Amino acid sequence: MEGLKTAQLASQGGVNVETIRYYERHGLLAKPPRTASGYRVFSAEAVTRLRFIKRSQELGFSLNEIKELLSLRVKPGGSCVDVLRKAESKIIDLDEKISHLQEIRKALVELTNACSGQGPVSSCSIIKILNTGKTS
Amino acid sequence: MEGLKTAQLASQGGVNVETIRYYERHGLLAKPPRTASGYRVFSAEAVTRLRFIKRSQELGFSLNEIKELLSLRVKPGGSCVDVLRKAESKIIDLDEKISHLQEIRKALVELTNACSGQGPVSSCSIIKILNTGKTS
DNA sequence: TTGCACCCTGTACCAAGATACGGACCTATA
DNA sequence: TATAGGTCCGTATCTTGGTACAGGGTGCAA
Repeated sequence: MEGLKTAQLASQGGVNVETIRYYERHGLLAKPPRTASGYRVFSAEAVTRLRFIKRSQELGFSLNEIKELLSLRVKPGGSCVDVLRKAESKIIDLDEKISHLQEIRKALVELTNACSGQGPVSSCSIIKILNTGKTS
Repeated sequence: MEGLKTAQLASQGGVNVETIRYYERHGLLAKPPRTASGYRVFSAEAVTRLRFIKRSQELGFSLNEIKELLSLRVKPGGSCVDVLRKAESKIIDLDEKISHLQEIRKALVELTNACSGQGPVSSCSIIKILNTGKTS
């Protein structure tokens, strides 16, 4: 038996059937050949592709970025350094995100330190600080 | 001149006019009184409320969470410790997010280290690793 | 009085990444 | 052969946090 039906591909890739169609519509999966009655027939390569997508998603790439990576892969004369640059710029994105979250965390810790946890909300210092927008 | 019109409140809060109406629809701003012709008339308290919302957003609270904070604030007998707990659980959320991003970053750094940045995409180790889902 | 800026309502639309559903068609198994 | 379940398509829906727009009413100044 050659080829996978949609549900088989979906199950091998750990995604929903609708997701397969979604990826096809959005150009992340190539349009597969069809049986006479219109059923999609995927090759094993599609499983690889799906894994590529999922793995890249886990690493924080958006579907659009993944599309770019995929197109780099097949671009004739495309260079490895393009891929490297995308990964590097993603690391910078991550650094920014992480330090932003750390700032927020710091402000929240200050808030909780200011709060005794006792008494009515009406005198809660967290609420007071949130009202004024001042942390000190 | 008593009271603010929508655009005045919006400008004082640094948000779009439509955002004011959006917040009202979603219960984040109380429905203000109206003039005879139907214009909203906001009190200065609305400015405070708007600042509360924006500040809380900056600290990573969603609008739904902010709604909860606001309702805590007016709940009779509500205790300060409820607010404290919400802030603390938000800190835990942040810790989880941060460490997840750090893992992703680590994996990406490994990827870029594996890549020479030379040669065609067809032999790019980043692409290879993304294909197999193995980082080592 | 006319003109313009502002306000009102309801509804549609945007990103992102899917998920769900109706109605028709196909296929395998009992 | 009947029927259950897989597949198809197109479209709608969801979440979050808004933004945009059409079509109409209001308020103020020249």
